[in-house]
Amino acid sequence: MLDLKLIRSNPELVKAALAKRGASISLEPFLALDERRREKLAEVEKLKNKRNVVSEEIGRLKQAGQGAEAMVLEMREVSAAIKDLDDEIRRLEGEIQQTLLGIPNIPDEGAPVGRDEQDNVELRRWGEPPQFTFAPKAHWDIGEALDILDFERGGKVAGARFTFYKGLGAALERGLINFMLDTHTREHGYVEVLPPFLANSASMTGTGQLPKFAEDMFKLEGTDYYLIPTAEVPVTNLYAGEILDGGKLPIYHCAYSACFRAEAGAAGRDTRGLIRQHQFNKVELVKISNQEDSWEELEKLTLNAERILQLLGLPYRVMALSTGDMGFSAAKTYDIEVWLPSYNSYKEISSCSNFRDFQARRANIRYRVGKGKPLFAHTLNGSGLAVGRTVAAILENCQTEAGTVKIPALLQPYLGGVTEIK
RNA sequence: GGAGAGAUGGCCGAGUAGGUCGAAGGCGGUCGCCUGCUAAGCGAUUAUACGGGCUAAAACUCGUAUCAAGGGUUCGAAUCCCUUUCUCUCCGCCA
Repeated sequence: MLDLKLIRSNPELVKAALAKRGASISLEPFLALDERRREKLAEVEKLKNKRNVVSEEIGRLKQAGQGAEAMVLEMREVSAAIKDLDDEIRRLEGEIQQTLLGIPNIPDEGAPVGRDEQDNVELRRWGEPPQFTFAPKAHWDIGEALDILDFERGGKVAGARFTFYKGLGAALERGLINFMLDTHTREHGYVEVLPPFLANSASMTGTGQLPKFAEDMFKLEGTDYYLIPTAEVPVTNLYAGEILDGGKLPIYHCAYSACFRAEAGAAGRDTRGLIRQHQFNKVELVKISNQEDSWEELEKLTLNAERILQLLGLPYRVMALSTGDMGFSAAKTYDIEVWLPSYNSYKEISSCSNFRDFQARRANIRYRVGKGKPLFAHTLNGSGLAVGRTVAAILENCQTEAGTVKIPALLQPYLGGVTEIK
């Protein structure tokens, strides 16, 4: 959520910033609402003041045993007027709030300006895509041939975009989760949390999934529960409504969760394999930072996610997302893309963003330094990493001509010493 | 799922036959004083949001709101009524 005062005092700046996203938003109706609200507010506050003063006087008179009938009658009318004005103001505020919640974050100056993913900027590469002396197979073929992934039965039991992992496939997924969590907690200083996989609408609003992206999520019928699309939601909202001790920032959390996405607009895309599932596993990194350090924290967080790929020996590149390709809540985003032979290209495996105070304002996450006023925190998060896509990358990049898969050395202890899936 | 109890400021905790309560007291925090060391003592201060005034911006100042949330009764509600949420205890059920 943007600062109402910023929009009010500097609408042109806001408009220009949002235009970079390709979002042309007319702020005039909004500003008119805001103007009207303030008028009504001044009006009603004057009346309330009168009511407070006179009511006090009535109390005094009654205790002195004197009548105050005329005043009571007058105040009865004042109260009626107040009620009408309050209703009007409530209505206006609701409208303003809804509009505000629907406006995306202002892109940071450092984010490359562009229309879509074509304009993303490559920052760096690590590792070399493997050169195969044979025709490499896609991970879905490898997985079925080794009997470690079962897409067919996933479809039977649940539906399209659901998969059974089996045997060493399941163990590989589980081992990766532990490997990632261990690396982030032991080497990068994150505190692990295991969050609820359902969250309510207030939390979904806090991180920006609602109100605009309801159709991307699964909602439990007859309840206020949504299946979380990412652990970002419960973990960031961990501190919703709180005033944190500025001295305790930054807070680093990593969290494993299953993630659930309706993939409403993705029909026909990535239909095969593990790349785009309704349910997938992810280890998420979340940071609550002060306002000064969040940019540095974003760089560090991205490196923490990259580290996993380096330890696994998987080639990747890092992209700075263009303003037109960034998510709704982000001020700046780096995508990490892993090499995927079946796509013959790099494929997103992590997305690391600084939201600045956009989420904190919605979720009311603040901190205080000394005796100072509470300040909105800056929130960040990134995948560290998407586990299913990591499995896909390992199967494809580490495959052999014989159809087996070599397990990266550092992962072997997590698979009971297994060196190869065959 | 059934029965009961509860939700007050950073924390603990008063306050319910409605009126001067943004809210006693304590703890903690901050500033000052005192004491030739740590301690203790004394005094003061210590919420947030929104809107107005002033300002380069603050400070400051005025107003309004906030005692879980929302609604109602009333001239006036932390105090009365209704709804919802959450917490605790007992029973049932269950991993």
